[in-house]
Amino acid sequence: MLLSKMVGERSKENPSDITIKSHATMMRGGYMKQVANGIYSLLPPAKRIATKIERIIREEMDKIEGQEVLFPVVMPRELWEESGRFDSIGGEMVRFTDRNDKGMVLGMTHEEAAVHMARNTVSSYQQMPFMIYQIQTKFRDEKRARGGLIRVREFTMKDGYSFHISQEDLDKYYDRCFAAYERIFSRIGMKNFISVKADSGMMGGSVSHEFMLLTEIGEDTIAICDDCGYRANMEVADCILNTFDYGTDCASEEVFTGDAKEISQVCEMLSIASENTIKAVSFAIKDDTEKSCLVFLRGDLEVNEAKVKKIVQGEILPSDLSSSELVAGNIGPIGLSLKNTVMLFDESLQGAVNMVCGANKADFHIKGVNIARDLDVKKFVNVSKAIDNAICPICKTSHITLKNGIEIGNIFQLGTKYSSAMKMTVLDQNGKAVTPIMGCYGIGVGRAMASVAEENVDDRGIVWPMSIAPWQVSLCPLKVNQESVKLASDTLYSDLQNAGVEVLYDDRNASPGFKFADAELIGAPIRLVISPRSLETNEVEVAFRNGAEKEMVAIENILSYVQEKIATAMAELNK
RNA sequence: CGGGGUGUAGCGCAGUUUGGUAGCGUACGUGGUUUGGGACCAUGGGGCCGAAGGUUCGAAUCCUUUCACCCCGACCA
Repeated sequence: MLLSKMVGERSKENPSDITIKSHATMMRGGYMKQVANGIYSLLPPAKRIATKIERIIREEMDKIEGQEVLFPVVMPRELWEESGRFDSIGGEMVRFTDRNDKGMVLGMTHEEAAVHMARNTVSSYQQMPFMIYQIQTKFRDEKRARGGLIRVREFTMKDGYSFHISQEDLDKYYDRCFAAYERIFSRIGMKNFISVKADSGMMGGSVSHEFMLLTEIGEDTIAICDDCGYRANMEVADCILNTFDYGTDCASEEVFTGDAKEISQVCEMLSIASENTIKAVSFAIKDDTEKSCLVFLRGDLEVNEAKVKKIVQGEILPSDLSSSELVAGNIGPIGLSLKNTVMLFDESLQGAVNMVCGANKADFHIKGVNIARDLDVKKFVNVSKAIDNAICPICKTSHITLKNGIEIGNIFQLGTKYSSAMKMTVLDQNGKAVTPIMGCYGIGVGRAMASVAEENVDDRGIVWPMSIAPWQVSLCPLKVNQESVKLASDTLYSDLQNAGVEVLYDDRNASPGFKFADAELIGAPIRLVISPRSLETNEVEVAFRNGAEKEMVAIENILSYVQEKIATAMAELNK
């Protein structure tokens, strides 16, 4: 492509209102243009990168017998009513009516469409297992889009759905898909990614893994044990608390605490550690005005809402205590009996003594609480968030650390949630109708691109890996108004193109610094410079975007030299 | 949805306090001189100052309403 004709403007200055470096750099480099909050147009460089990522995904999906299909963006609401998700999904799903007043939705994921496609078209176990996938636009009306392509509302996603007769078969395929995902991320040049155990959230099912790029700007938190390899998303992460000396067990008594409501205030007033307190957190249960939920846990910990959701089997919301008999800031478990309230005691409280909790009346707390002595807890549950530097729940010897990550892909075992809700059956060996077990597998294409950018951004632009670079080569002739330079570079441009090398040809009559700056912003791995100086010795200067040492190569050898460099780089990524 | 911020040329910004015909840098067009790290001179085009109402002889500037975007939080595969 001729750079002089390329649509898009590169700028010297970063956009003022963008905080993520890779995002700002891509905006500055004319990779994309924002159309609305969380909605972007991709310009040629970004579109080329996306296409290459998609190609790699296709190759890996096809290798595990995936069959590419295409589901619609717009679906009738009935399909989503069948699965029950029309009601259970919130405002992220766009709903509208067509001109005949028929309810429609914009696809934000395609389990329903996948089952719709598969049921009645597959009827025998002999056709199973199979996996269908698509690469297509999704729309999710996020409450808060941010971070460029990291979290957007409209995005391209590869989503795949597999169907199996038995759990064993799904397990086997799930592992193959897991391996395919690792290859995809390696091949697009992502370095610092890991897989973690995850919560399956609205997708349903039990087993689920997320692939995470470890980075400071990540919105997710992951617990990692470097020793035994334990890795889990915060939503499901467990830990064993470090031992804590609660002090001497003593009789309980009420103490005046006045306006001290928050744990920190109570601790300060009574000169105790937050570990010596019992925190109470109240939740309302969505769509159930009768019931609510009250969680007690050690004061230094926080409630893990995902874990609570699983126990109460429903969505939870922060509750409004104003109309409740509970005294906000002074809630405690002692002597508390509430109708229609699920009381949960976190494992962190088990065996604790010398604790302080609310007295259920204004201005007072109770100190000297001994959990075993003063409370009759039937069962302790795990509803707290893992904390940094606690003991690993698996190896029980090392400590976990909490790190930030961007979720770049995830895979789920869905079980029969969708196939049974939507009444899909196939005949097994015995001629008996059985409900297939499903798996689903997603990768966000734009997010993968943004993640690689984040990992490879420097002050000059983005150092794209060879496999997804928008162009493999930047051709920068200097002093193009000199006939010899023009001739040599035009010839090299067509030679490279004829050999199938992707070249961005900077045919503009601009100063060297200007050209180099643009080339580095766009980030082709190889930069070729032809100038009167290099032509004196019939050579081309080769510079590498990754900082490797420059080389001078004779013009007659440059084509094979470039091809070999590309092949070597690709082989390295495909390893 | 709550809190904070910003809307003036493609991009980055000044001008708003104190109302008086719309500015700077950069990018873009033309001519010329340049050319190994974002060159220089000359000249030119481009903006209903986010939108709508209002006050005023006169509004980018004051008042009201509204919209959009950004950041933090809540939420989320």
